[in-house]
Amino acid sequence: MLKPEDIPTPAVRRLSLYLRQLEVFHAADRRTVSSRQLGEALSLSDAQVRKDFAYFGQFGHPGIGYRVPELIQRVRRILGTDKPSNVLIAGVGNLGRALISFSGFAKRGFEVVAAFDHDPRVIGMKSTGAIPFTVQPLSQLPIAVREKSIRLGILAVPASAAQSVADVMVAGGIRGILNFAPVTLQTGSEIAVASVDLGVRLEQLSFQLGMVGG
Amino acid sequence: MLKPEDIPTPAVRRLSLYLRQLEVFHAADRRTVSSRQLGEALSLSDAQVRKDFAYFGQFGHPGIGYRVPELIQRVRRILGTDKPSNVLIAGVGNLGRALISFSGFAKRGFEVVAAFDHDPRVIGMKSTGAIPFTVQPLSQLPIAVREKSIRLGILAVPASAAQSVADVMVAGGIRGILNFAPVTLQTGSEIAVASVDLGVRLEQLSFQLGMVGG
DNA sequence: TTTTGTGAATTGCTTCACAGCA
DNA sequence: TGCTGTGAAGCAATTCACAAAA
Repeated sequence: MLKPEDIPTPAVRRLSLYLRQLEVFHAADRRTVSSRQLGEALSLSDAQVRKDFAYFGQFGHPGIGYRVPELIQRVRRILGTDKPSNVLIAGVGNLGRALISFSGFAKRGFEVVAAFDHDPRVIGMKSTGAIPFTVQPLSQLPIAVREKSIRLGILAVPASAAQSVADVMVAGGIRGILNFAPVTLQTGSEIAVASVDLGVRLEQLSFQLGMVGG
Repeated sequence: MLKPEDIPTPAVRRLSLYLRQLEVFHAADRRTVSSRQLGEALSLSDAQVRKDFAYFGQFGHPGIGYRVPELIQRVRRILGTDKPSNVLIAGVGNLGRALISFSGFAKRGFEVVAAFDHDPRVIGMKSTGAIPFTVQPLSQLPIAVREKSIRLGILAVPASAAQSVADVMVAGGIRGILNFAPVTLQTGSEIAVASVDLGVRLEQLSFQLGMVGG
């Protein structure tokens, strides 16, 4: 068991995948699962699975494997998703709207509870989810962060606005940003940033196609 | 200069980021750029930048740096995006619709030219982009792949349908899949797969927040 | 027997540091 | 002098292989 900062980044990435797969096993009423079975479902080696869990403590039972419900709880705890948390969205264009109604966030314990834009045509629009809210101007962002204890923000604005809106988020108290704009955000090291550049992902595939010939 | 399969995966990932940043410099009329300047914009070391390019050949000019327009062309060539290519989308829910009208794909040379779903309520819907098309039933997918020479598919269906729709894509001749469903697809090794699990990305941020304390 | 947890070996990636070119 | 390209060194992650537990 290591200190969090000594855990390899790839191991943390895989932890989320383990959780996802464990939930599938749990839904199928599997009580225990071995590192080999879990690895197979995710195309990973059994040694990889065992080592990844070992970074966080002792989770398994020799001769038995891992108890599914127990492991789910402990992984959620590690990821900080054992309790639901609130997130906001900045940028209510096509992508932002899709993300507001995206059910995959709630399934993993993240509730979208506020949205912001500076376009008057979308300000005032109402959400249709479990927790209703109205699209507000960006100036209201810090208030929502405080009142709703929001720590994570989703950035879905055009590239040209991304850095300045990210600055507003950080100034408002946001601690982590999921960035969909195709820019490298410059933030202090105390802010966690994860970027999803969809164009870049397609380029990766394009390159791989070229490798095998075609 | 190495064989494509010997190039480290992280280097290929970064190649797309270099291209993105080079386009920014180009738009600002920069003629040349050094490895240090390029690295700084992307929070990478200068050595990393030079080594990454060196995997693909000799691109730079000692004492000068890299010529921006030349490098852009050569990187596009490597990624296979020097000519535009056609892509299809399977799954026309909230996310699928947002992706159909997402301008970031076209900017990187990918045209969405067909969309498929099995819900009769969306079949027949018309797109509003540069290349107009109508949402078709999944059974028509192989025909479109052939007629429009489509090699890449975007999978935006619910988790429960993901594997079977992926199978349809592969049987229809698709060579690479950008997967938005939260499942690990099982495909032959000749199919390139890239997965974007938005819930997982938020979990990463959540974990990082826990690390620094809060 | 089955399966974990883990040091040791290995593989892979990044950084260093410098020769060579402009 | 400024900057690239690249072996060598250093660091990080994965796989191996086996003792210990059920």
